[in-house]
Amino acid sequence: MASEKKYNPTESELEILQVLWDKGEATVREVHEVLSNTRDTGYTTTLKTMQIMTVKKLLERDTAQRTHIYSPLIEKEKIQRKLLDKMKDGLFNGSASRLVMGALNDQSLSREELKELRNFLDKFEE
Amino acid sequence: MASEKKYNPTESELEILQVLWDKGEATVREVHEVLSNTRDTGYTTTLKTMQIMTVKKLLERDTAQRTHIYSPLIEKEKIQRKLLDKMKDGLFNGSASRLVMGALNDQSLSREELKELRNFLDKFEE
DNA sequence: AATATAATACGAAAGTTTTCGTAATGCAAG
DNA sequence: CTTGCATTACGAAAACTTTCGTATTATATT
Repeated sequence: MASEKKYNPTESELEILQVLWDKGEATVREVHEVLSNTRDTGYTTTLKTMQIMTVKKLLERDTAQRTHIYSPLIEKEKIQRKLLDKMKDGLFNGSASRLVMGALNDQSLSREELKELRNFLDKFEE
Repeated sequence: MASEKKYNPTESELEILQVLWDKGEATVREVHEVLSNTRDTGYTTTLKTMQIMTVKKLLERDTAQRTHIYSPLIEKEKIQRKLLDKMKDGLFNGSASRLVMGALNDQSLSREELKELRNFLDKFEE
């Protein structure tokens, strides 16, 4: 039990990860381009954060070219799980079903989605 | 559109809120008692944080007695919604059904819970 | 009333995250 | 080759969060 990593990405790190999960890989400029739609920070800020993330092993980068290419080292699913777990324990009294129902309640699902979900649920009963 | 509040409780603030949501109201000592099961910080730390939260309008307090009594000013449901929303947008590509299915996947539900959930789902179809 | 006890108030230090200015470096035109 | 441009490197400031030492105040006990 040695290498269990404990890295909780911070808020801005998560934003960067989201772009990279989406694109698979990207340059700082590309990431920054996307981010600047919703936030208002300079290019070097994004750069610095991504460099720090590389040190933290959240990202890796290919420095073969002058313009470095970054990609995520941590899986989206892992973060999903971790955050869902935290929500379950902290906000839904540790009950998974309450978490799911909470999500159902808060988010409004289309008829389509409901059907999809129902099918999905069927797989759980065997 | 003036008074839309933007308060994201921090990590430790959330821990305190959880105790207060649970108890309804409590003194600093009571909150600190609970917190000290899982963390290892001094009484005055909890006190200070709760005082700050009061300024931020996350809590209110009754100072009638020497020992102040705190209660949450923000609803658990609101935070649930906000965090679920954030997860949906950031981690599930904005799809509510994927969020729900993700939760179903990650958390393991008992047969009981599944039945409960199915009933719950039925209410959404009319 | 004096003392001990328990609570709040205050302010600042320590820790973490976010931000960016400036310098250095490589590349591509001209 | 030299000038201009885009990129990375570096370091530190700014902003925010967490922590706690110490002072002050109120209450209860003797």
